[in-house]
Amino acid sequence: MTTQPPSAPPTLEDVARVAGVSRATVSRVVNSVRNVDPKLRETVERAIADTGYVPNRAARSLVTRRTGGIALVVSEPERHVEAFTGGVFGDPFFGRVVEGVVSHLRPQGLHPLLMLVDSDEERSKLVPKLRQEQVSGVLLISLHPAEDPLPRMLTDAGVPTALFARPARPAPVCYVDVAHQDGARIAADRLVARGCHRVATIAGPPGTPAGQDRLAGFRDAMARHGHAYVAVAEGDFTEHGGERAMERLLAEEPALDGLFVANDLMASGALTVLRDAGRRIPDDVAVIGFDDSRVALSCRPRLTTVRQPVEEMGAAMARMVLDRMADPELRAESVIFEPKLVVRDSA
Amino acid sequence: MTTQPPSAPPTLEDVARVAGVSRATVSRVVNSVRNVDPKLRETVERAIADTGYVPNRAARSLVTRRTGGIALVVSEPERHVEAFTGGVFGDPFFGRVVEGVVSHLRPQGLHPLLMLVDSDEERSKLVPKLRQEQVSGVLLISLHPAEDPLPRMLTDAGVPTALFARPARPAPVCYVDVAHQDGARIAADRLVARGCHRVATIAGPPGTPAGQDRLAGFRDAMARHGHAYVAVAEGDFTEHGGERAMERLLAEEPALDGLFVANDLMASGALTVLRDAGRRIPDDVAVIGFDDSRVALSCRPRLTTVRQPVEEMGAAMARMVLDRMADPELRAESVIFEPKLVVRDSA
DNA sequence: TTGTATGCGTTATCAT
DNA sequence: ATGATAACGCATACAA
Repeated sequence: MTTQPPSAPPTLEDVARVAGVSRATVSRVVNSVRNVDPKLRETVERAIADTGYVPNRAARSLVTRRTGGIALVVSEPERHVEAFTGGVFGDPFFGRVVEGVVSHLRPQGLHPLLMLVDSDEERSKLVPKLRQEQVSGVLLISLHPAEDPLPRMLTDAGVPTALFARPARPAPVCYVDVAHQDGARIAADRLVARGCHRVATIAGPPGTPAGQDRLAGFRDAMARHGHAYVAVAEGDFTEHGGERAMERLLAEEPALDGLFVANDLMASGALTVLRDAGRRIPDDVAVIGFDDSRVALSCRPRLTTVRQPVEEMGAAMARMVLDRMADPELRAESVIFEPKLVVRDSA
Repeated sequence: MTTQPPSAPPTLEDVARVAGVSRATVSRVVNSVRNVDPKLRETVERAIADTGYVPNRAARSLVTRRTGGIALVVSEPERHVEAFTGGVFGDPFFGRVVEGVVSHLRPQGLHPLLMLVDSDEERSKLVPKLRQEQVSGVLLISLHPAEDPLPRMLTDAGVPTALFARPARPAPVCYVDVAHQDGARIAADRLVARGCHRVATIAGPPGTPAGQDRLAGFRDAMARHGHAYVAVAEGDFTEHGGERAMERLLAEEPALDGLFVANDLMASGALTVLRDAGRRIPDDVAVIGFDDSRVALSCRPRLTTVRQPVEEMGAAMARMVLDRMADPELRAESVIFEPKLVVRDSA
């Protein structure tokens, strides 16, 4: 085989000529339509291989009026000016979601389009933009603090959509999430089993479902273990926030011996403060985080934490959307994953 | 405005009817071709706004035979079976590159397609696949240990391409990189300025340009400062590798008081080992990392490190490719970024 | 079972 | 300066 100069790519027509059949037949083979003579099919398949034919998506979606593209869109409230000060993409969480999404999409020969929308104006233009970009399914990661209008707009437009995490307000849209309360309970059980008596928690922002549920779950579980009260300090899911919260907790409950933190990043900050306060971990204070993100491994001691199966969740989102692209009549579905405890050195 | 039922999107034809002109005129307005009466132009523009018209990319690229899509492709040697054990996407580095790429692409109304290729078979199919997916420019992140065939294949196919990091072998292809040697020198200067006398380094894998250059740069700089010899231990850029290397170094040079580590992850591991060995940081041993990744912040003490402007590098890749999509005759270009020292607590 | 013909929404080449 | 009209590559209704 000689090296092809970068000439025009082979078309259906070319394949037809080589195979000595009509375009329609080749098309049938390509799309594996039933009625086609096995002999001819083989001839055509060889011709396809010989020519290196690959269907032209543009032409295809132009005629079918179906696009088949998938977008991974990240919706942010408002990007603060310049500076790459750790945007969404910098968050390791994002990478794990991508990992899962890609793992499910790639075997189908699909590749997601990466879109970021960080203003209300862009949000309002998203649906037309999706049409333009040939995408007909959306995996949405919303970092919108309050109620993101996107899920509503997308479902109204009939675009199969799956959300990462339960939407702030109930809506008829697919989503994946982790059983936050169960995760918190697992942490509570562990602390109690270790013999902790004075237990506290650093909670996430009360405005977020994750923040609320993890706190509620922890309180419930502790109550069931007989602990009517647990000290609570709120953090903002950042490391620094965790440090500040830990300081407050230490002031309120100096004798605490068990701590549940609503995410690993804050737990990492808490660890530092505890150590600086002379507490040995886990001997003086047992600490459990949430997420099982990378920091859990670089903390010292390494963090015992409640693992969120983020990759599996990403893959599930992809599946949901694909299912609904195939059958738009499917109802909105939610898949809640069970978290599990990853025991390391901090508890 | 009443809610549109999800009917067929408006076409050029629709706009033309509303504006009372021909398709051709609308097309001219949309593509801002000169010859068009200002009055008509305005009429058409209003019609476009009224109808909410958005050009159909498929139809457009079908006729122009230009696609204009951009892909961010990650090339891996071979994905090890199942398990989401921190693939490329989980690496925080990836997120930062994406951040930079998106920051440059989005203002142009472009969104990258995310593609992963992790086998030679897939690599060989990539170029046709790109055609199919309508992409005409590639941002390539190669994790191929040896020589990745992709840059060659892409340039042969005439696809504008930019690499993240210098290719293992010289090739006529665009790339961005950081001045590794300069970065290593900056670290050396800092250690010497602090008065370190017994200096060692944990190097990256000798097979990688980054590993080689950072080591060479560090040795050179130390030599210029009069230190003929520095103890070296090789790591594999992982935290665990950093721990092992640190142990070896401690055995060889127990009195060391200064350490340069070729990346933050290994530095984090080294920190742990040093602390366990009773060394105070930075008083007993000053430690400097490389990258300024997230771990640099969650380490204790927080890591002084050589910052790679990854986001800017990603943006530069995007610019290079866009430039070459506009003018394919442009020569291959390289942009080397200057790293800078970020001083925190470890040195 | 196979081939022929039509049209998807655009741009581009012609006339006008 | 503007309007017909012919492709672009493909799927599909229809004819054979």
